Amino acid sequence: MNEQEKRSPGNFIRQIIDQDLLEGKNAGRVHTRFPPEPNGYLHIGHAKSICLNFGIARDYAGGLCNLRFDDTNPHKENVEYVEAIMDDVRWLGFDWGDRLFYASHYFERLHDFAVELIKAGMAYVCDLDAEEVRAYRGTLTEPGKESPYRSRTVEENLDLFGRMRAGEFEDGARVLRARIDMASPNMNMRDPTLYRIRHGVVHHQTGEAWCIYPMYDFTHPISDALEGITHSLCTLEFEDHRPLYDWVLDNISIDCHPQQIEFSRLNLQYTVMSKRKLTQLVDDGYVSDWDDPRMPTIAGLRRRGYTPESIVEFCDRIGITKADNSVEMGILEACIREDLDSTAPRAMAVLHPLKVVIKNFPEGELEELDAPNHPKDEAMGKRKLLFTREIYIDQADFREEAPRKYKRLVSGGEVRLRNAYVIRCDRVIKDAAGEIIELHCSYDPATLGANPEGRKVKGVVHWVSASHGVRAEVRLYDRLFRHPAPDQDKSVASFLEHLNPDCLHTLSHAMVEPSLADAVPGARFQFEREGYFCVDSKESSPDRLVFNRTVTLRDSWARIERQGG
RNA sequence: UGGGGCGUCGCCAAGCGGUAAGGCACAGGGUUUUGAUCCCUGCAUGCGCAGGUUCGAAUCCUGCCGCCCCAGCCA
Repeated sequence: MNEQEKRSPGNFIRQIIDQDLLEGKNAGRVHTRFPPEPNGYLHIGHAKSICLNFGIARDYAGGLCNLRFDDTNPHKENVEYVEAIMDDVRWLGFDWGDRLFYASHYFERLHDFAVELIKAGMAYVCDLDAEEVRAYRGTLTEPGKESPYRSRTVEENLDLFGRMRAGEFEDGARVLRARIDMASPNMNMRDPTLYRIRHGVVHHQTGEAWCIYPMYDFTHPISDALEGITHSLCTLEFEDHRPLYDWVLDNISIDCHPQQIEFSRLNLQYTVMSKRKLTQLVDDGYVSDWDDPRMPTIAGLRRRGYTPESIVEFCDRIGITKADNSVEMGILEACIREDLDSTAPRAMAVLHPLKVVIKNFPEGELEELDAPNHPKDEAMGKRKLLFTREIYIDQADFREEAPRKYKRLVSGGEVRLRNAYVIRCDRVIKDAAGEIIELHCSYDPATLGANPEGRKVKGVVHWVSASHGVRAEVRLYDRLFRHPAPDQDKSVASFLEHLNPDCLHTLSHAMVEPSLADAVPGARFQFEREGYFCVDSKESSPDRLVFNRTVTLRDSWARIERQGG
C-alpha cells in the first residue's frame, strides 16, 4: 500500500524557504543538515531539530538533509555516541542516504582555509594564554584591547601556525585567532579563536593525526558550504554567531554561502535538556544509563515505550518559532496516548493483586473466554482468557465501603469482570492485622456477554486467573523532577535537589494474563484501565517478564477522588 | 549598563492592515463490558503597556516595560 506521506505544518523557516524558492535562490535547491556533536545521547530537543531539518528535506521537491557529526572537540566525544546518534535518527524514521559526514574529515581543507586567512592578513597566531585572552577581550560594556601579537607578519604567522600543526608547542601555548575587531559590540567578533592545540587525545575519527583542532565557529560555516547546504538551521543562542559565520565565508575562497536561521530550543517541563546535566544524571548514577526510561533522551523514550510516530507528532505540534517556550509534558503524553490507543493491543494485568475466590465456580475447572484485542479494531483479532475459580483483581478495585461515585466492587456489591461475568462480593477475609487478604465472591453465569436481569452493574474491573496468570515485574515511571524547571530555580544549589524520589516504583508481584507470556521485547500493550506498557527491551526475558509503563490512561476517577469525591 | 533576540488563552501556536485558527489542558453533556476511546458544547470584546497613523491595527510608527542569550583555547 502506498501511503500518503505526512507533511509537517508550516513555520517561519519554511516561509523563508518558500520565498527563496520563489526568488530562484540556490538554483531551486533545498539542502539542510543535522549536525550533532557526538558527546552524548540525543534528546527530545534534538528530535525537534531532526524533524525540522529532515522534515524540510522530505517535504520539498528534491530536498536533502545530511547527517554530520560536529566532532571538533575530541576530548568529550566517542564512537559509542556516534553510533547511538545514528540509531536514534534512523529509529525516528529519517534517512540521510549516503550523506553521512564528519567535520573532522574536513580537517585538511579547514587547515588550508586557515592558511588562506593568514595569508590574507585575516588571522594571526596569538601567544596570550587563556586568562590573558579573557582579560584582553573586554566586557559587555567595554571594548577589548588588541593582542600584542595581532600585528605579526604573514610570514611569521605562517611559520608559527605550521609549527603549531607540527606539534612544536604545548597545549594552550598559542592559538590561531581571526583578526576582526576587538571593539566590536558583539563579543564573538573580538578576534575569536579559530584553532587550539590539543595533544594526547585520540580522536575517534582522525586518531592522532592532528594536534590542532578547529573551533566550531570556524568549522561550521565551512562544513555547511562544503556540503552545499542552503539553509543552516540552529538554535537561538547562535544568533550572535551569525556575523562570524558570514565573516568566515566572506573571507575565504568558497563559492557557497548558506543562510543561517535560528529557532528556539525546546524546553520541556519537569525534565532537563542540557547535555551537561544529562551526563551528570548518568555518571552519578541518578538514572541507570542514557536509555533509562525516565530520561528525555530518544533512547530513554524508546525504552519507555514511546513510538517514533508519537515523537514526530509531538515535534509537529509544538512548532518552530523564535519565542522562548516551556512545553508541558501533557502534549507529549497526549501524542503517545493517541498513537497507542489505535495501535496497541489490549491486555489485562493486575498490578496490586488481591485474591478473589469464586465460590460457586467449580474447583479445577477452566473456562476459555474470547476477548477482542481492540475494542474498535476487529482486524486486531482476539485472544483466549482463562477463567478459573481463583482470580486476582487489583486492590484499588475493592473497598469495604464505597465512597461517593465509587463504582467498583464493595462488600455485598456487584461488579463486571472485564470480558467475563458479573460477580458479587459475599465475604471479606482479613488477616490478624485486619488487612484484607481475600474476597469470597459468587458469579452470575447468565452475565457472559449479557447484562444481568433486573439490575444495573456499573463498574467493570480487570482480572487475571490466579492459577494461569503470569508473574511479572512492572515498573511505574513518573516525572524525573518535581519542579517544572529544575535547572532554572536559583534558590537551590543544584537541580538535583528537585529530583523526584517517586519517579520509579517497581512492582515485582504483578500478574499478567497468560497471553502475555511470550510477549517480545519492545512490544507495546494497553493494560486495560491502567495505561500503556511495553516489554522492557533490556531486562525482560521469557522467564522474568518486565514491563515499563509508558504513560497512564487519562484518569477522570483520580480527579474526582482528588476533589473529594 | 554594550550587542543580539523574544512578548497572542494555563502551555504550545496560527495570524503578515479588513475585524483573534488549531492543538494540549480545563469545565459541562452524550455513548461505552476500559471512570479509556469516541462524540457534542464551552473556554482571549482582546494580542506586554501607553500613545500615534488609518474608515479600520495583534499586524504600521513612537516611547516605555518585561523576559532570554553573549565576556570557552565548548558546541
